[in-house]
Amino acid sequence: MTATQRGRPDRVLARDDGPRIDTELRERVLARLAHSDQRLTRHRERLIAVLADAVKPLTIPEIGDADPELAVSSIYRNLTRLEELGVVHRVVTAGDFAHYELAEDLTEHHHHHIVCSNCGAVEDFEASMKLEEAVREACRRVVRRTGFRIDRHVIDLIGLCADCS
Amino acid sequence: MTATQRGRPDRVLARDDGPRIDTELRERVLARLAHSDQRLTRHRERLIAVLADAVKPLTIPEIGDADPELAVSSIYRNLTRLEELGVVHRVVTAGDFAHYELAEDLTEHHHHHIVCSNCGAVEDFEASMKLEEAVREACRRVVRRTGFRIDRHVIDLIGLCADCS
DNA sequence: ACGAGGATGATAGCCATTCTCATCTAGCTC
DNA sequence: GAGCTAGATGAGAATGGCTATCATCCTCGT
Repeated sequence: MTATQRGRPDRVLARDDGPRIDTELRERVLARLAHSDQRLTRHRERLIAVLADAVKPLTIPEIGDADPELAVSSIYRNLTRLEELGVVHRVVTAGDFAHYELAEDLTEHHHHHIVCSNCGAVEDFEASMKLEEAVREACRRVVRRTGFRIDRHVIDLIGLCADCS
Repeated sequence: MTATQRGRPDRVLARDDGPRIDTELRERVLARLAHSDQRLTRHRERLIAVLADAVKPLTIPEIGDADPELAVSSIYRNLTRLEELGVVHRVVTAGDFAHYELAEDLTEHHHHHIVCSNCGAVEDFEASMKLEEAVREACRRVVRRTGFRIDRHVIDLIGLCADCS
């Protein structure tokens, strides 16, 4: 058995193939990974590319469908690690799967979610100035009254999506 | 073997013992159960009593600790059924367990949550008029733009609780 | 090129939640 | 009250999303 026959003989893609993310996003991600001596591997870049292309938070199966080269166990591991580093964010719903999206401070697109209480599907929406200001006020009040340190806020509008209603 | 020796010889409580909920709450719960031909059993009443006494949403282990007479499988089954009927509400967090609370329209106490992103602990807080009004506006906008039917909203302030920070 | 430590991925394991089913109970009719 | 029926209970098994394991691979600095 020769070296070229060993392992993955079915690989078709060239070594440096696969989706790429845009330069600015790449810079920011690299900066955060560097904090913990983590690498921006080809798989991680493709994972982030899938999330960057999506218009809504994705489940693990959806990510796997979008790029079948990515192994499920690695998707889980990388999402967990990237969340610790603040690169992605886990969106918790009542559905079977968790949803993931790029962190807001990477995309500079502050938004909130519309969630289907039946199937767990998630869409994005942007809040008004008035709403955001009112939330900041609430945070200040809560910080004063309780021992909590508030990092961020979630506003979910919950109902039934077009398919479920 | 006499009839009194049969089964559960270790039962100490009298047949109609156990926590009771107040009359008004009981009326409202009965009304919703009646919609689906469901009974307000002794166990269900005690389960609701535990939630009514709590000042924050509880996990299943917390409910079991509060009233050890309640079997875990029955707690799960009853919470699921009571949620379908709109009597209780499941609060989803990043923690290991789901949290449950009485539905807001039973307690007439509209509120939101402060969630610890580390341990999943939940506390309540009340939003300002301005915040609630801004959310209603957002709902109207979303309903116009998407196919969603919005039933309710969630505002979570997320950070670290006193213990975790 | 080479060594070392991080990354990968198939698989096994974990555990909150749900399902199963034998038993019990509440409410009905007689 | 006795008997009946459909709903409720609860111990344990099963499910399934997620995590841990570990042998192998890859990347980067030397």
